Amino acid sequence: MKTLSIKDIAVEAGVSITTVSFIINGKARDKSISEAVIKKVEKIIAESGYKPNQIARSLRTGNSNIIGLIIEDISNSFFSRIARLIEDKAYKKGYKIIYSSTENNVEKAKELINMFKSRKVDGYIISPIKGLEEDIQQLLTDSKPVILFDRSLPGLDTNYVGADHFKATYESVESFIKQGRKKISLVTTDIDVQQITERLDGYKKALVDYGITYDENLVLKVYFNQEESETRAQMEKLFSNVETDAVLFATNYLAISGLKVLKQTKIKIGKNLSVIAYDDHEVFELHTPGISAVQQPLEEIAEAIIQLILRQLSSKTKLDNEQIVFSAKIIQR
Amino acid sequence: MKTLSIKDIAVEAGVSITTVSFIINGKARDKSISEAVIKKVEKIIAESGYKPNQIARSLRTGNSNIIGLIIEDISNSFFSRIARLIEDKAYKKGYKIIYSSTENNVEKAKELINMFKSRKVDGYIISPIKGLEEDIQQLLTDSKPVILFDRSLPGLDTNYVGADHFKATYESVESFIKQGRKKISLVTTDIDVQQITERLDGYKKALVDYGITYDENLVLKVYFNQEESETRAQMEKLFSNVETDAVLFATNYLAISGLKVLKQTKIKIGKNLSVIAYDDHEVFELHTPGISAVQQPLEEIAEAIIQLILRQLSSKTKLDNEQIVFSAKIIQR
DNA sequence: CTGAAAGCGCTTACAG
DNA sequence: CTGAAAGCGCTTACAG
Repeated sequence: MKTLSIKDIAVEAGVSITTVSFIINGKARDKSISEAVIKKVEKIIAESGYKPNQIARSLRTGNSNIIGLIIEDISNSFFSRIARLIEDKAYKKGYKIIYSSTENNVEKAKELINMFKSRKVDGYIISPIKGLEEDIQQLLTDSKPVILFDRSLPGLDTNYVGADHFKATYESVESFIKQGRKKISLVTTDIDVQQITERLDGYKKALVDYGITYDENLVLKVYFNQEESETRAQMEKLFSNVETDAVLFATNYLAISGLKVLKQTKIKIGKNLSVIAYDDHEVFELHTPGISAVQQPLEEIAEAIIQLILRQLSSKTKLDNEQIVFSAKIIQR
Repeated sequence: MKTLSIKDIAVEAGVSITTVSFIINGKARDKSISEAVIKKVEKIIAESGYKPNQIARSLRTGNSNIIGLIIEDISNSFFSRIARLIEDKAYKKGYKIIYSSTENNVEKAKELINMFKSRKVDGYIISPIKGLEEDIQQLLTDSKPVILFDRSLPGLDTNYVGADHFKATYESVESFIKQGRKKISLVTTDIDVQQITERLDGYKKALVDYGITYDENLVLKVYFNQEESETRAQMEKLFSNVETDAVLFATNYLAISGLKVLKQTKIKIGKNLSVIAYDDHEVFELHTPGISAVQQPLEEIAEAIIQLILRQLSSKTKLDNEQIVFSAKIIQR
């Protein structure tokens, strides 16, 4: 069975394809098509199961009702949850989401943007990485709606939705200090993105404010692409060599690796060592003992992103950029 | 800056768009375009940053180099990991993946298939649900490559890649019995999909084979869409009312809810109660004590799926359908 | 060795 | 109240 085209419908209804097109697109009343014709054509469409070819429509109109979502890694629960929420919300407004992971690889990210461009997506939601500045600037120059989230990119004037990472790590360290901890370690990654440096800055600032000198030896920067075994070895070293009494993990996957390491040692979490993980995860609630975590308001973040992009998509004029920053909560367990 | 078209390149190079098209598509040698022209055109393309409009290409050729992936829920780690693996592998072969979640909602799933159809995706990878039989049959009739995974749909003759769920739960129960457990409970969902019923069947058969009578009261079927609090209440009842000494969870999210419930009780996992979870999850490794889990070979499943679909995409003739079933492993912790 | 032209399936300015 | 026709940016059979 060949798929139907608008022409088939027009022929069957005995009208022009123009008329059919107006009806499909809800412009029939505008164009004062007679009720009788509308009814007849709608009936034929419903009975035949005809669906307009979106490719042809996109080629003609230049847009697609698709929003491109570019994230770091779909298998990280922070991103998969955000993706799911955004997908749900966009879907209700008639937009589809296509998403893909950059894996912090600039080349892959550029290709993704190009792919989305050549597919004529209507807007972009991007969790960006360094090296993408030009490509994103180009999208802005082409006046495509762009929302950055989780982290922004210095030097780009865009919409942004995220959490206050600085404040969250500041308060995490503060809570360690109030528990009487002195040797507070930070395990983070080497990737040079804003939300990671903010987390480091919050950590440093809190130490200084509470009169603790910043000690480089207490900070472990893990390479993003290294094997987990290597990461574990580095953590083992960190935990054994110094009398660390608290550790803040800057990402949930680092915290998970860290907990695996700690499980092998005699270190008692909560007793010898306080732990906070950045970005909550089911592991932390179920862990014995429970692991405290920084919880970003995922639902609110997703909602803000989708509201922002929808507003831009439906606006004819260029809107002012907005920066929306939510506070993260520390869940004490 | 207007985006460039093939015409712009042709004008600039002083050749026809036909020639440019041949060069872009690597048919230049075939069509015996002179080396000089090839060089010149390639240079202009590289310098201008021209990218062919994929929409126009799709409209013309009828395909898109896109594979549609339809899964149950991207925020479930089983699916997000599979998605990530498939994405990686497809990407290396020049295919892009677009994916979306059905949430076990037939209407949404049908719409997704329609959306993918109207976007002219080249092939479909689907983790199906009941009620999709006709839509999938239609894809097959249109001779689109379709790979079902995780579960097949009775009555459809398609390619399928999955794990032997029956065997996995059979062996799980067997391992309980060998530990001396007698009152073995199953917590599963009410969704009527093949991989879930197979898990129930394996459970039943193992009991029978070992001379234990099947007791309905030991089986809890949780509604897919119910609140987690409700699920927890049901589990509490199950765990308290009977002298259950082992529990097999048919999905990882049920196991996670169950562990939360058990954490509140004085039941000692491993001592009073043996636990196995279906589909591994980071939670289980880190849990104290470790939770045994059925581990499907994700990497092999993803590889098989992608091999199958690529073979079909590149074949001119209709290939025989293949059913590939992997054994799952029980990880004892 | 290369090009003119048809056509993929739509939308829309224009005409009547 | 309705339709003929141009055009979105490609690919490819055909012709020379």
